[in-house]
Amino acid sequence: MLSERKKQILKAVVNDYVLTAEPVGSNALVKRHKLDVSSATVRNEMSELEDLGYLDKTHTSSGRIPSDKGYRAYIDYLLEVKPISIPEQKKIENFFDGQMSEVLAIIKRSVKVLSEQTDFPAMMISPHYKETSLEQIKFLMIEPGKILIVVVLSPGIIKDRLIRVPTVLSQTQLSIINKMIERNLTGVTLDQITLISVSAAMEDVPVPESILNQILFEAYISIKQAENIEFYIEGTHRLLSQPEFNDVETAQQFLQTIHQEGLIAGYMSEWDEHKKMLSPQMSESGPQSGSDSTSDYYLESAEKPSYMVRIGQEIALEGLEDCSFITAAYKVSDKITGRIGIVGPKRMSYDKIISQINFVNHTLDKEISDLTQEYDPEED
Amino acid sequence: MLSERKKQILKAVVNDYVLTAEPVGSNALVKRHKLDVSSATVRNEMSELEDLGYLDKTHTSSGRIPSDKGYRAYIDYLLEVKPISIPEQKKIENFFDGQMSEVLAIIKRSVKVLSEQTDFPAMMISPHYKETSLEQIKFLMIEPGKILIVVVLSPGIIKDRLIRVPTVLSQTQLSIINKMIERNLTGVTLDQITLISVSAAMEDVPVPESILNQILFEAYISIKQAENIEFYIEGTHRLLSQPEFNDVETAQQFLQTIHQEGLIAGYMSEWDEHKKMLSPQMSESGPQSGSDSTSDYYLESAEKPSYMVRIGQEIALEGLEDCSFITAAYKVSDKITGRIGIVGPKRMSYDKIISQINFVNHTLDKEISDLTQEYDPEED
DNA sequence: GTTTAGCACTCGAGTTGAAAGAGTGCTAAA
DNA sequence: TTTAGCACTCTTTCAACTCGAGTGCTAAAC
Repeated sequence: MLSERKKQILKAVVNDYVLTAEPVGSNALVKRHKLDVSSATVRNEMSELEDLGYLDKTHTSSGRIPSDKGYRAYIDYLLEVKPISIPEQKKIENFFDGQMSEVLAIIKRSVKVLSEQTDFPAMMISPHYKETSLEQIKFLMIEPGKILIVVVLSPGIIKDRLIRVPTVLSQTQLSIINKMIERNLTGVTLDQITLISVSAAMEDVPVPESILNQILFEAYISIKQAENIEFYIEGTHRLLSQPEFNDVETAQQFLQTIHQEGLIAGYMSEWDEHKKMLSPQMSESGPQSGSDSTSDYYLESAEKPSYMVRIGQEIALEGLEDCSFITAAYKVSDKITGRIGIVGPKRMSYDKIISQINFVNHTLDKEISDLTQEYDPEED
Repeated sequence: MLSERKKQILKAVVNDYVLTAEPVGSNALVKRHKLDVSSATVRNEMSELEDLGYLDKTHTSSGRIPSDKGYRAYIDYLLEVKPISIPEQKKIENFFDGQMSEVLAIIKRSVKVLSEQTDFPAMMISPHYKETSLEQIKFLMIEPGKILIVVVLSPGIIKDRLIRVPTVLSQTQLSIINKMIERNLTGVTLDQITLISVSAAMEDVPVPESILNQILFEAYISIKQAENIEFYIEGTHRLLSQPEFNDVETAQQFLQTIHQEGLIAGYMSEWDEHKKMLSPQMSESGPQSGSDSTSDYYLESAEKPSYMVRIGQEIALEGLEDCSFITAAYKVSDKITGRIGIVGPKRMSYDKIISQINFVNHTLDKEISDLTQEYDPEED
């Protein structure tokens, strides 16, 4: 374990470096942080911190910058995440006008808010619906030949899709097919639904087989489409204001990687699969001393913050070695979750950003649960 | 009118500058284009072209670059737009897998294709549905308290929206409201529908007024939502590979402007309002000599290309003075159109990009009409 | 009258070298 | 164990300089 002083110095280095983007030297450190030791002592300590792998140098006679290990220690043990101010909370809440009726729309809105609040690119992956069960599937004949297939999942998620069929199909025939499919599939989880299970138990349907098959296929596609994971990123241009992207080459390379179809989506969606394998990432860091309780902070509700930080090399994606992800899991229902978060250079104000993510995520959860819950006349 | 030689030189300057991004000098011009005059002559001609406003200099002893007027002349009179190659056509067509059932999804796909094909940011504005009439509105009770409102517009466009109502509302009551609204509004154009017209003629509905009002309001919102114009841009990061954005400051400023909510959307959506005021923009440019008819080019179908180019100062948006827009109008139905196109620095390969846009737009039109048309059993 | 060769001039881009400054590591004394 | 002192290293900055591409003008050639 690091000595108290080493911790203090590491923390100071990270804080300064995050602020200035310049390697920080022993003199500056003593001055800015009123350490009551000399710069020479700090120098010695820093040298040891470097040997231990917490700090790096850009060249022999430069100041130090945190290494990945340094950042990790900072985040796990030294970070104090404070709630954001009430005006800021209000500001975020105001972004959600309650008009949105789709889960995905609300999540995307959160991404926008997050990006604006942090001035970093923000992103999300849509919820995993695989283990969700199908509640209803409705065939709505819009006009002869056009059918809207509405898929309703158990937590009240609705997806729909328009298909075309031969006009010979009548409303009555459609209803029969609809009822049969529904009887067959209601309550089954999405990942267990196959084309075969959709088609099963279709007996004595007074519809030509080719048309029936087509409808069954479309129904199957509609269901499968509901479990698609979507990735969405917004505000990538904000990165350009970060000094680490002053070089256009770097910026371009980064943006290209980030925009690579499915790359990050796939990577992020893995995280929650082997959730247990990951270290808790939460700082015990007893700062709660600063509990002047200026706010009815959302943590009161016994929620544990659930953010996750991935730093530099911890990100196993080529081209993102110098970046960090900070994400949090939002909840659509107990079983259904997705992730929302930001990307940026490793050098970022972890505390501020984490507190923003925490609150946005909290608000998002609330909005979604408002939406998916039964209507409560006591509201409004 | 410019002399033949001046035209030739202007064209050569634009072509070279587009290629190299360097001011082009008289020597280089003679060499690259095998003009059978000396560089001195070219110099004199260029000097005159500068006096006439077609060319500019970056400093006293530099080569020339095209001015806005130069680009305009180039596009209006000198440009030869050739169809893209058949492999490229195939490539574009393959992007549309026929699986998409939503107009907006198809348009967005086109934007993606366009951006990839041109390596520029591509964008769209969604169709104007204001003058479209409401064909149907359906209330689908998903479960007690949750209703899916489905709005069907005349060319087969479908939008929907989930709302919540008090659970006391029964299926039957809902059907009555639904029928009344439908009787009232079917065939009315969207811009003529007001909250009042939605509420009108509601008599003897066996539903508490507060609930009725709520439903009417939600129905109104759903209809209005259908006419929202959406703007979408993709691939902005591609700009960074353009030398004019080598400077991060410039790039950042541009991207910020571009991402400003509604700015471009508003600007673009104006274009088609005063359509007649705009010059035809089409080169008469008799190049069709190269009609080795290697392709069953889409122009055969008597369509006139409908692209529009806005160059530099012609764009009345602060911060985009050094850019060009190239857009084309796509068609959802005879009356309903939107725009799709790209943005980039003024210096771009107009011919290549225009031909890409033409073809993508053509394909888009086809896809949409396939979708909105009645089902034809002869297909597939 | 038009075209061209020749030449002086201009300006930007790139190179070099010196000086300044920030920071380190080490040594020896406190 | 801490600190002052100092030599050393490396980056950054800036001015001076060179190089080269390109122009504009003049006078001769066609």
